[in-house]
Amino acid sequence: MCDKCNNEKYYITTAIAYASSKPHFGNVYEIIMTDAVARYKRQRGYDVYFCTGTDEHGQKIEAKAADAGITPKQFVDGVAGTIKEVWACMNSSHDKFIRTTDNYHETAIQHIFQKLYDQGDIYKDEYEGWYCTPCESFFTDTQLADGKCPDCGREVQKAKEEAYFFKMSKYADWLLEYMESHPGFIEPEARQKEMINNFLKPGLQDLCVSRSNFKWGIPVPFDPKHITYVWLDALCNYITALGYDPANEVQPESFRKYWPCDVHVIGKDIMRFHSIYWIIFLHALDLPLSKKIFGHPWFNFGMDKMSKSRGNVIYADELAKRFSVDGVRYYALSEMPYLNDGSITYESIISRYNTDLANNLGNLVNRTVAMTKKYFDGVIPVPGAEEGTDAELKEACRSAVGSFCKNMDTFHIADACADVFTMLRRANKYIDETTPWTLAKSEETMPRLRTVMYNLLETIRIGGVLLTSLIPQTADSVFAQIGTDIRDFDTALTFGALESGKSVGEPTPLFARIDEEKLLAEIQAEREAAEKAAKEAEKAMEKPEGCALIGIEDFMNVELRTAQIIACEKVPKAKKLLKLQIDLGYEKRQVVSGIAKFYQPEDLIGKKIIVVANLKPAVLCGIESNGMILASGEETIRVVFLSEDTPLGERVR
RNA sequence: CGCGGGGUAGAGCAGUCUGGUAGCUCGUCGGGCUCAUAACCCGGAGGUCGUCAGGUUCAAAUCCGGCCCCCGCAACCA
Repeated sequence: MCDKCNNEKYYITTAIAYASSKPHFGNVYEIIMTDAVARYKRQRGYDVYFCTGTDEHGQKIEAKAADAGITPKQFVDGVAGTIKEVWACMNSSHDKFIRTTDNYHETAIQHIFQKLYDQGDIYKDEYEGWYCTPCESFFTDTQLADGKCPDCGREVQKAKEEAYFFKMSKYADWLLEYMESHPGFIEPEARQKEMINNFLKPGLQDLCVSRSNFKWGIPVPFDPKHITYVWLDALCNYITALGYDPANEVQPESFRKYWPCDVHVIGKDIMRFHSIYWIIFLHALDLPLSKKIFGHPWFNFGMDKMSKSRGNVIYADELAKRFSVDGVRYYALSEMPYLNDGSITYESIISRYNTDLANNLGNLVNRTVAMTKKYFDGVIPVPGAEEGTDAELKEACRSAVGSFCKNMDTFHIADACADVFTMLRRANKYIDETTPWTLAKSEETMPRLRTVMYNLLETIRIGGVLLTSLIPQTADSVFAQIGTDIRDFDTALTFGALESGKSVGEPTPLFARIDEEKLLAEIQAEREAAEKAAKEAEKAMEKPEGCALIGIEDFMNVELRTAQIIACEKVPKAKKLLKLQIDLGYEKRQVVSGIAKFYQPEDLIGKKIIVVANLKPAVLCGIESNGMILASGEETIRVVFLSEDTPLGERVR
């Protein structure tokens, strides 16, 4: 039942965070969850190695650094520092923080690239590849459909830029076979099905593993105008962090000890890269495969995705100022569902905090310690015979510990949290059942009081053991208050490890209750102030990054013409696409446009618009499109409409 | 018919594999207690378990089938 061991190793990792900006609460969930599992495994006796870090290369970082007028290295030094601070603020107990700009990592990546190249898994695409520009994909001769892109059916060109590719196709069958014969390799299970059905069964394309259009990356050793593209660079952190380098004659102790990885904790969005590319890289390097990949869901803010452009970003360290570090940790751990995305609201944070932490846990500890002080002068009493509901309380502890272990072992962290609090709730009930204040009134019932108080303190102690991995600082305070340092996990498995005769500490509230109305009003006020500031900032908004200047002749190469929508319908299988019939006056055409989310087909009929009339035809979801409708916006798209009296077919310039 | 998950009290979820009194947390209403952080404990109200008065069965939230809706992944913004 319980996954107990004797000093077995346990290697656990988070994905490395992209060092382009400060991570928001959604990103921080991963480090909290992984930390909880790592701490739990340590408690169970595992020799844990917990690795996290930052992914610091790439075009985006290069561009951001340029904007800021500093070198990319200076830029990532700053962001990596911020990320380390946030991790520290969340009380992460990682053993290793790797940065992809670390020397040993860069060296090892070059050796890995070389090795894979030497053994023929990486090849340079010079003449055989067909590139579909819109799909940004390369295809071999055999992959083409009638000489055209198998995805979109358009013309393909021979690759203009040379690049290095990894032969994923060579390993696709092997991986499919592996996944199908290893249920539980990816958890939750549904994600494994997604990978098999969406990627492996349709067949893998070779992966481009180099770039030459920007500079900020690890140079390809034998061809320095190319740099290693993100996935080969970033994913390999899991082995380079342990000192792996193919150039080593013997891999270092740490690698031999901890590899293969026991679990990669990652966001569901990068599951594909880990479960497919990473596993194939390992196989190609002839290394043992990681044992498990866990893809956690994301936190949304209310119903919306958290994003800067929506202005609803929440940062973990800011939450911690309001709710304490353990308040934030507990909220993240207890509120995130196993499979589907979770939802953050201030109401639910306050509710979790008050109900579970302040009332159920904090008040239980407080009243129990206070009574021990009052009735026994703070000395933990010696228990007597079992009576009344004692057995029920003990059973509640026993079953909570069992269930907790099962849930932690399977990454059902929220359920594990619930197990602890179910147990604590039983203890609160036990107080009502036994009414210690009544027992204290008569000398005759004092022996019974001793048993009751002992049982309560012991239940709290067991709770403290379980909470150690979830909210470590709070667990420390609990132990200090009940006056014991007996906190080995094994002592939670049986009831009665608490030593009588020792003195409890001072009863100090663990969590001060939060006045919900007051805090919500405060947050509301702050948000309004922030919005006001944002509006003012918007006025002074910097000019967006534009394209290079062009001459009038370049512009005139784009043939814009007025047209009228004469028919419009949804494209059945597509969420975003509308199929439009448009009249240019001199001819009628069919155009497909990705505006289905913003316009009803019937509302568009009769409207006059501008189309790019000389765009090459394309096929979208199997439907031909001959042109493009002008529209503005990214998240919300607005079509550019013309006044009703505009003649059809006129050139626009 | 692309693949997968789901629709159970006002909210969030368990129960479905292995048919047989519909359960938990929060909220709400009422009561109790006084050790404690207006906390804790007990009780009530509130659900035809998406739908087809579908099928199987003595019995369906649970098994089978049709349909509707939501979510994830893929495809897709020309």
